[in-house]
Amino acid sequence: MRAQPQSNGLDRHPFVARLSQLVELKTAELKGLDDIIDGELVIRKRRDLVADGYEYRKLCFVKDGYAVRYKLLRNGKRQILNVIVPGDIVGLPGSFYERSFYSVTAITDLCMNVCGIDAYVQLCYRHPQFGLALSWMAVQEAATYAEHVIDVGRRTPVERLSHFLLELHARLRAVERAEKERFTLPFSQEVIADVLGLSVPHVNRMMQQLRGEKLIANRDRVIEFLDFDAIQTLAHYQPQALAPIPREGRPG
Amino acid sequence: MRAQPQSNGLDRHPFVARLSQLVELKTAELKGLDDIIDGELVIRKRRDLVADGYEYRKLCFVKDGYAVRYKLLRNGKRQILNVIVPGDIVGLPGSFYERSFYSVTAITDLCMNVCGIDAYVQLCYRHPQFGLALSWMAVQEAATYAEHVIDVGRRTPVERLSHFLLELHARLRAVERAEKERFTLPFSQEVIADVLGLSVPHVNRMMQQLRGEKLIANRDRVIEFLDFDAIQTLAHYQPQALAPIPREGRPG
DNA sequence: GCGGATCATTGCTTTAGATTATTGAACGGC
DNA sequence: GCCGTTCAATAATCTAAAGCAATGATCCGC
Repeated sequence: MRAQPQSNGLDRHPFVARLSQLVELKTAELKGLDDIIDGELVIRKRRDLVADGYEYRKLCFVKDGYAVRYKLLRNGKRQILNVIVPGDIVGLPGSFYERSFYSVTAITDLCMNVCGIDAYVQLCYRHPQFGLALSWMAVQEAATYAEHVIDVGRRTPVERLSHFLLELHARLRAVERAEKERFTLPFSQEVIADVLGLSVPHVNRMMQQLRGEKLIANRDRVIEFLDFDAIQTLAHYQPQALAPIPREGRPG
Repeated sequence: MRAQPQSNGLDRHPFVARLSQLVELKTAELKGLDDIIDGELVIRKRRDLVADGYEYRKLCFVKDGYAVRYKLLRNGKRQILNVIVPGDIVGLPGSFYERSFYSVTAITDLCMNVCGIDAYVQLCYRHPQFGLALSWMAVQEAATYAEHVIDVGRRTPVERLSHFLLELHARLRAVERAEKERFTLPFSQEVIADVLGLSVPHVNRMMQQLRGEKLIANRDRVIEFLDFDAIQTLAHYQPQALAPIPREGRPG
């Protein structure tokens, strides 16, 4: 979090790491991205970053920390739409829609790099791959939501929990925040309950069930997968590979 | 569905109608889109257009008809991810991911215009607004999914059904397939049940409840909203306005 | 005009999971 | 070192919605 002269340190940024998996970025393009970064934003744990119903014309590239997108219903219930991990973008709907339709709150201290949406759009006009990359990432986000719909719609509670753990693990792995078959859960059971549309006691029971069936072991929040195949089958989980973005010039 | 010489009739295409709401399209750009259209694809009612797990490197712009994205679970349950209406794009994840992670099936006869994903990407390099438009639409799709997550996660069955009806009505209005407070439901209660994660009898009962509370009236599949405000409140529904895509040239 | 398919409606039983409440453990600040 | 907060664990009751089953209604082709 120390200021780095002449650069926002994008080269080691988890967002760039994810972009690089989609399209090979030339130095000039990276420079273009670096140029539009306004600076760094740090939000403390338990604080809201984006408020439901407000305009938010910034893009935030999460460097470190965890957050959730959520929506509060009038009856007091909270549904967490999804979790945000390093490498994710925050602020898309607030920029594309006239106002955000959910809130974002930091679960841990959260460190991000920010730019204005207009600056990013102009970057897309200069380097169209950034616009395409945005589509790719939005599609990826849509895919995560889609799985989430299946979770809460048709999966049983154990299946949901398993699926959540597997997917989170995969996302953390992509940005080097998880080991091969073990990771540290950044979220409380209350958060998980609101992600999965369950009650806290039930999440707890499902954790116990997974432990009882020797599918996972956990000491505090350190989760270890004991039988990867079995839990993947249980969760109907299938890892998805993103196809790369074609470069310019190939005949249409 | 008759062949139109020299043009795919894109000017009156609901997809173009939606694009035009996002960004003003110049003649040359429209021509560019028209040029990459391979032709027309008609899929008959009850047939699959995309199969779960297969590669699908095409984009289909729905001209007429209705379809659903769905996923079959091993336990025989089906979750419908969302419904597809005229003006929607089919095929994004199949193009962006290495394989599609869901199936698409036609509910009514379905008429679409098709192009290859590579051709579209090349179009984006020539006219970056198409790439941006794709992001916008993907974000819109993500937003629909997000609401769907809230539906199945935290809304009560009546709320879900109300929300579904309202959202569908709004989407149909955007492409002139619905009147101000009335529309024809293109889907059976079985389809709706699989969208909302409910059983068919329960969907039926919830319809009755809405009728009983004088929120809607329906004769067969023609739905009429009797008290728009009340049902919107019940459903926690808030219409969302998409911000337009900025044109090139404004200072970043 | 008949017969099959599709879809809507209704009743009954059963159970999964919410709700509520309480205890216990771990952590962090002063 | 103590106290307050936060989170995990566990038990009891109760209700909402699933599951199952059967009947009507409507539309279609022949």
